[in-house]
Parts: sequence; C-alpha cells; structure tokens
Amino acid sequence: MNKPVRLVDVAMRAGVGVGTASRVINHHPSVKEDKRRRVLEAIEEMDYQLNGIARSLKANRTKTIGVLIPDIANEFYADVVRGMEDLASPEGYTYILNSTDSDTDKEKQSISIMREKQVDGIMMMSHTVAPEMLEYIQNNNLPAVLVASSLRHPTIASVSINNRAAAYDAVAYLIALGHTRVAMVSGPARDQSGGVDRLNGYRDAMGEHGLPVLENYVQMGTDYTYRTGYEKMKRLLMLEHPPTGVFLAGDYMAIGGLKAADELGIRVPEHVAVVGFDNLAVSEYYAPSLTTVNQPRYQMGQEAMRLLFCQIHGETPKEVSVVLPHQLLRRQSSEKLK
Amino acid sequence: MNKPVRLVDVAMRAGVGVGTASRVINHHPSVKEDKRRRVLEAIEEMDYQLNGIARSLKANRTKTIGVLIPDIANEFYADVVRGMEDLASPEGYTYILNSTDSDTDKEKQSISIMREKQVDGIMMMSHTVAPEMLEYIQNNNLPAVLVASSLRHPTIASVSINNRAAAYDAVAYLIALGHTRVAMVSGPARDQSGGVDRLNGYRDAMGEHGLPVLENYVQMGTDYTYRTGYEKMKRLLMLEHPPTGVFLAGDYMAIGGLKAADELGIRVPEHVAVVGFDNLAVSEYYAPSLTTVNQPRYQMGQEAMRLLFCQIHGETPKEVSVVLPHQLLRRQSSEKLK
DNA sequence: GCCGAATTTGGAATCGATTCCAAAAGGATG
DNA sequence: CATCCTTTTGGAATCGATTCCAAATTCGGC
Repeated sequence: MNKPVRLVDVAMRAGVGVGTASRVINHHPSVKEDKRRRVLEAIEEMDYQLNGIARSLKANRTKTIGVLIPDIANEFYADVVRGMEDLASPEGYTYILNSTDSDTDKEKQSISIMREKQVDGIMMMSHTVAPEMLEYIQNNNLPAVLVASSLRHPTIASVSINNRAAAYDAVAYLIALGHTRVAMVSGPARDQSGGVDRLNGYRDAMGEHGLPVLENYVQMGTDYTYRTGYEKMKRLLMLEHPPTGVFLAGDYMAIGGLKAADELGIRVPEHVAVVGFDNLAVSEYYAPSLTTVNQPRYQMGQEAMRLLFCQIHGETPKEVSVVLPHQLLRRQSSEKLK
Repeated sequence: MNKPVRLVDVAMRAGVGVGTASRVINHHPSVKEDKRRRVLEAIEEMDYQLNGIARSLKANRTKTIGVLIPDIANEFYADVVRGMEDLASPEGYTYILNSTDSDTDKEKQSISIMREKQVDGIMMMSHTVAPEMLEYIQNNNLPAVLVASSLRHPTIASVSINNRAAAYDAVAYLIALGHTRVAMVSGPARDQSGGVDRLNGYRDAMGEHGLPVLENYVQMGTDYTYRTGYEKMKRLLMLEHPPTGVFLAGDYMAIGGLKAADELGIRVPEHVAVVGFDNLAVSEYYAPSLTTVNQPRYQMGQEAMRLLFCQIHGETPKEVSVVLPHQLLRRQSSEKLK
C-alpha cells in the first residue's frame, strides 16, 4: 500500500512551490505557461488525485447535498431524485441519500449525520415534516428545500403541485362523465405530502356539484401501497351500494384497486371508473391503462435543486414556494359511461 | 452568521485541553468522570457539532460508500440500494449515489469524483462493466463489489444470482406446462448484468427438451423497458405461427408484453403464457398477475454491503463471489394449458 | 539600462479533529 | 513519606489543499 501522492509532491517534482501547483489545478490565471505545463505533466506522471476532503476542510464547503426521502424504492421519489441529480451532477455536486420512512426520529438522525458531514444543503421529502425540523433548519440557517410537500413556510423554500386543485380536477372529471356515486381512497389522515389536500379537493368537487360525500365512500389508507389500495377498493366494491367512480390518491393504490376489481369480476371502466394520482410509468401499461393526474416529478427535482443552488450561492430566489402545473391524463380506466 | 463552535472552544469552556475533549467524544476510557461531565456539559451548552470533514482528513476514512447504479428510478436497483442502506446506516455509513445509465464515460467520471471525495468503498452496478474499470479498481486497491453482475473476476467481489439456471427454470416450466412453441424477449446483446446468461438458459432448456430455437422466436431488446417488451411482444404475437409461451428477460418488459397481448385481444394465459424475470412489486398486482423469477434484490444489497465491509475492515471474506438463490413464482399469467 | 508598476511566485499560516509524547497527578507499597 | 508504577492530562504535530503576504520577477516606457 503506497502512500498517496500529495500536491506538495507534485509541486516538488515540477520544481515549483505548492502555491503555484494549487493555482494550476484551480485554473487561477496568474501562472506562467511553462510552469503550468510542468505541473500538469507532474500530475500526469505521478497520477495525482486531489483530496477533496482536505479541500473541503479549507474551503468550508463540500459540494454535497443531503437528501432525505421516505423510501428510495418508491418510484415517485426516485424520479424526483433523478431530476435533482441530473441538475446537480454537471455542477460537480453529489448527494447523500437517506431513506427515513417518514419517521421523525430517523429524519433527525439523518440530518444530524448530514450536518456532521458538512453538506452544503438539504432536500427534505417526507410525509410528515416535524415542526422541530423546520425550526432546526431555520436556526442553523441551513440551505434547504421542502419537496413534494404541501407545507408552506414563510422562509423555507418548497416545491410542489397544487394537490387540492389536481384532486378537484380528477373528481370533477368523473362527475362530468356522469358519475354521481363517486368514492375516494385517500392517504393517511395527517399526510403533509399532499394527501390532505387531495381529500379536500375531492370534497370541493363533490360539494360544488351538489353531490353528497357519504361516510363510507371515503376510505382512509394508512399508506399509499398497492395492498392498501387493493383492500380499500374491495371494501368499496362490496358495499351494498357501491360507487361507480373511484378516485385513489396514488397510483400504487389505484393499481391495487384495479386488481381488486379484476378479482371481483367487476369490469373497469364499464362497471366502475378508476382515477389515480401521480402517473407512474406502469399506469400507462396496465390493462386497462390508468387515468391519473400527472405530477411532474422529474421537474420538481430540478426546480428544487435550482432553488437550493440559489440559497447556497447566497442569491435570493424569485419565490419561496414554487407550484408546478399538474395534468389530468385520460386513459382507459375511466372511459365515458354509455 | 456566527462562527461554528470548534472542539477547542468546547475544551476551553470546560477548562480542559483539546486532547481531553477529543477523548471524551470518542469514548476513550482514560478520562476522569468529572472532566468528562464538564466536557459534555460544554458541548450541550454551546450546541457543539463535530466537523466530520476534519475528522475524515485526519483519520483518512470518510464512512462513505460510493454507489454506481444505472438508474435510481429503476425499481430493481432502488431495492438493492435500500438493502445496502439498511445495513450501512446502523454502522454510521452513508452513501453517495450516481446514476450512470450504464455509460462507461459517466461511470469513469463518477468513480473519479468518488475517489476525490475519498469514499471508503465502491458498489458497482452496470449493464456493461468496462474492463478498465476493473483494472482501475484493482490497481488502486479500492474496496469494491460488483452487484447483480454476471462478471466473474478472480479478486473483485461480486454478488448475483445464477441467471442461467434461473432462466432455465422459467423456460423448463413453460415446457412442462405443455408448450412447445416457446419464444423469448431478451435484453441487449452483450448485457453483463445477466442478460446473456438468461438467453443461454433459454437455449439450454429448449435444447435439452429437444425443442428448436426458431430464428424469429428470439427477440433482442435494446433495453429492459416496458416499451421494448411491448414492441417485441407485438412482433412475436403477429407472427404467422405465434408462440404459445413467451419468456421475457425482465418484468418491465413482461408487463409491456402483457399490455401488447391485451391490445391485440390475445388472452393470457389462455392463448399465450407469459413468464417474466425479477419479481417487481407490480407483477403481483397486474391483472393477470405475472409468473416470474424472483431475484432477492434487497438481500443482494445487504450481502454486497457485508462483503464490502469485510474489505474495508481488512478481513478476508469467505468467498469472492456470492450467488444467492432465485425462485420461480407461479402466477396467473402462465396457468396450465387445458 | 533604469525605475516603477504589474505580474508571478514561494512558503507560512490556516481549516478542525486526532494522536502521540512527555509531563503531571494519583495510588500502592514498604 | 519516599519510591515506583499506573492513570490522566495538555499541547504540539499532523492530515492535505488553499490563500494571503511579501518577495521576486517581468515588463513597458523613457
């Protein structure tokens, strides 16, 4: 195991001072051409690899972003992260990822570790952002962005869609198709990642069209999984007076719902129309394809990174909260009633 | 913007030397109880946050793993990463992730950045691992593990399943169901993540059962996406003599295939039986549910991390290559022929 | 060829935690 | 209470790149 080559070693070999060698690798203009070449040659010959840790210590920045995420194995969040990455990589930034399962304790621990590793900024995604987290971010003056959260904070930046309006659109569409018995499978009761807003959007649409929101037509899930959608949908379809249209607050749930209908021999969209939320890739390929609300998650990631960069570079961004447009995608699972 | 609290500041406040303060936070036994308490109090009072960068510089380790991955938005890889993370986090390790799209240039760049950031080890996932990468890893004596790769290297560790045997099982199963016209949609021609092995497994099974491998019954995809599966499946089903059983080398493709059959009005499994590979979560919830080969990807991630830790700690692992068991899951898409 | 200004250069000090070494304190023993 | 041994402690040196300062060099103009 041979000692790693340091910049002093390079400088010595090139016959210059460390300062000069440092200036060369940092593209500082005031280095004469011949010395520059000698240093670059030495770097080549010695296979020098800069030590980013030492650089970070002196520069007091790491070019690393900390990303808190409920679960990396969830397509929604993974796409957001990919959007962040594709913007951050060209700038030389990397990121540390942590799956927190939206658990506040894990989130606190993650943030603590990220601070210890001196990340330059933090991306927060969570179903429930604890107030202490926001306080912590504010107190420590940490560059941070809340992503896909419906939380609004006077100073902490956030990126999301208008979940309430999006849900409204989905339900209004079902109503426009002629459905009056419209049910909903929602996410957890106090979900801050848009779940509550979606439920309100459903209520808005029903109310505005003079339709009653029946007690047992609102099924609250404990999460957004296939299984939950499957179970809640079965419950709805086995009611004495089942709904003819169902809005599920997430595509994983909606697909679980389609599966449930299939098992019960209930045809979609002939017997029941189904609308999801998120527009996951599989939704287009399910049979029947799933009508759903698109969340531009890749762009959400990019927009969030843009906001974070603004904070890191000390610029004031144009706005604190960015709301991106959603889009209702009409597919087979909700075709017009005859 | 107030100056961050340093360990010297804490030591001064506690009325001890830096050495002692350092020993306290590192749980070194030889510190008298009263001084320890004074230091801990000072830490509390001053809200001291250790600077991990400085520690890493001195200790020459960062407790950070570099993870190269084709695409984080792919459920397969995301699950592997989750397995890694769940093992690494409790040990205080974090990871830097990089989506490379299996592009050798991006991979080289990523590894270079990761080295600069002084990662303690590298996880490599890629459809095509360039020989230079392996050389680089070997030359620099980098702790590294190849994950979900069929490459075998005398010294570089790897974790995977036996793709050839797994594909054999899938195809042999179709044959046992009575199918003789069995086609395959494979991955890219020189895929090293198991794709070639799966094609060979198909050939093995056909050959061993005396069945011919027809030219146009082997469709090579350029990737493993829904779209590719959809297109290749359509091509197969529109042949003059279409197959009655199709094995697709990935679940994304298989679901695209199911969609294609649905659009053509061809019923699964009545008219054509379909078997996939990977066992993605959606496969169970598709209608019909997809028969597939399970790859224990979460465990693959954990096993890989175990191997990497061995290298990092300088222990010699029991074996260089770990092959985990696969499992054929029989579901609706391949029910028995009447 | 000389002067002052502008450009280049070398090297010491710095970032913050760790660790080694020597010194100080504590404890046991006769 | 002197001696020796162990435990505890403070502080200087270290990790490797950057940056600031002062010294050295270059250059233009006359």
